[in-house]
Amino acid sequence: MSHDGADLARSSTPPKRVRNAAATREAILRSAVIAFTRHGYDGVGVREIAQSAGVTAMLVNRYFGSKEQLFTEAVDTAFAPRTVLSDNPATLAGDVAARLVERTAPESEHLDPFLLMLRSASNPRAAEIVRAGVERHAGRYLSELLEGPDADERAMLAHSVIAGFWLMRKMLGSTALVTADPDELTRRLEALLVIALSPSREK
Amino acid sequence: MSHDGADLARSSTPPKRVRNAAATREAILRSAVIAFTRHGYDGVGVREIAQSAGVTAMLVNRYFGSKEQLFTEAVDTAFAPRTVLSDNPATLAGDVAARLVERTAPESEHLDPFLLMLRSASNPRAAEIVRAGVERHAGRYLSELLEGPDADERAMLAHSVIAGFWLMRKMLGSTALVTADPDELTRRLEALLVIALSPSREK
DNA sequence: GTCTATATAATGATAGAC
DNA sequence: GTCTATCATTATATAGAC
Repeated sequence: MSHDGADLARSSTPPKRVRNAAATREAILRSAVIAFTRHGYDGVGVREIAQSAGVTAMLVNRYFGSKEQLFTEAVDTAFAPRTVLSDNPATLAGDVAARLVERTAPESEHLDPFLLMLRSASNPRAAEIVRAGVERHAGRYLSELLEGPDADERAMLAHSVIAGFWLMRKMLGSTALVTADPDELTRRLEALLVIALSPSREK
Repeated sequence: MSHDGADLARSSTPPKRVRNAAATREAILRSAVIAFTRHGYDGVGVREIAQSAGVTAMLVNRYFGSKEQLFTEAVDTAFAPRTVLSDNPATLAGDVAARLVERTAPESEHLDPFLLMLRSASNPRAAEIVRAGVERHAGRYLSELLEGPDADERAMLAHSVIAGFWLMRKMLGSTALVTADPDELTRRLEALLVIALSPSREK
């Protein structure tokens, strides 16, 4: 499929793909993030990921060594950008609540890192990789944003609330949360996040 | 361990197990609850479950039809008893918070239905089965205990908080939550649950 | 009532051709 | 740089012996 003759203009390759290691690696990684987010670590095979990237399964191991190492890079890629976190501490809880309700809506098909986390956490190996990723990115960023004592603890408690909500509303599809009024739900979530993020009153 | 030959004492079968359909079924179901809680729906095979029950994999399908139907019964069995919920609405939040911190402690190996839920939710089929189980048991019980409007929504929001905490502290092993002071953690969780369970102020 | 043996399909990973 | 072909393992589920 391809001739790289210089002057054979007419029959020049309709090249379905450039043979480029870096680009191929990139394509596999992008497919991996999507697939792992949709189906979790155990729920997807390397064949499937490779096919979405337009290559064969072999190249996955060629470029990443193993499924586990591919997952490690995918987690890092997925958690690097901010998704639900805003940068203004004053409006943080409200912003997060609003985006969360929006993204967990039944009609939304948003691919969120929290889904990657929830769907992969049942595998202990994957869970450890995800823990490291969370603490390195979102957790660390949020901790730095918070003032007062126990910033890490409060950040992870907020993550607990967010993750639990993703699980019950989007993954499980809890009837009460799916049919609830979004504005009402947003207010409740905001109240929860305010509590989770606040420094403790007593000591 | 029983020989049922009346007078053939010597050559009677050294029966390693009583051939009893009901008892075998029960044993399989008990093993299934444990295995599914430890490893999730996709994380365990029928062979493994059968072996723990002292039988072969064949009998699982014989008595339950399929792995999926076995899971359905296991979910029902696991969610039937109350685990973290107390029966006094006034002390509910505090009671749940205390038990939760205790059971998610690093040294605890408690097999909680929430673990079964979290570890199986990545499989869509299993997630639907779990959703039905939760709404039928714990969710319904909690809803009836609550007074005021939106009882279902508040109940599921509380479940979100509990599930998220199980995930971040026990499954992921978040450093901040593992090393946090348990009393401090309990106070924060109690505050979160109070908010989750309270009827909304405005409307 | 329970077993052994097997059918069928999928997995992660690798060897070697081009 | 990428492919086809294959290995070894494991999964659920079933057929038929005892």
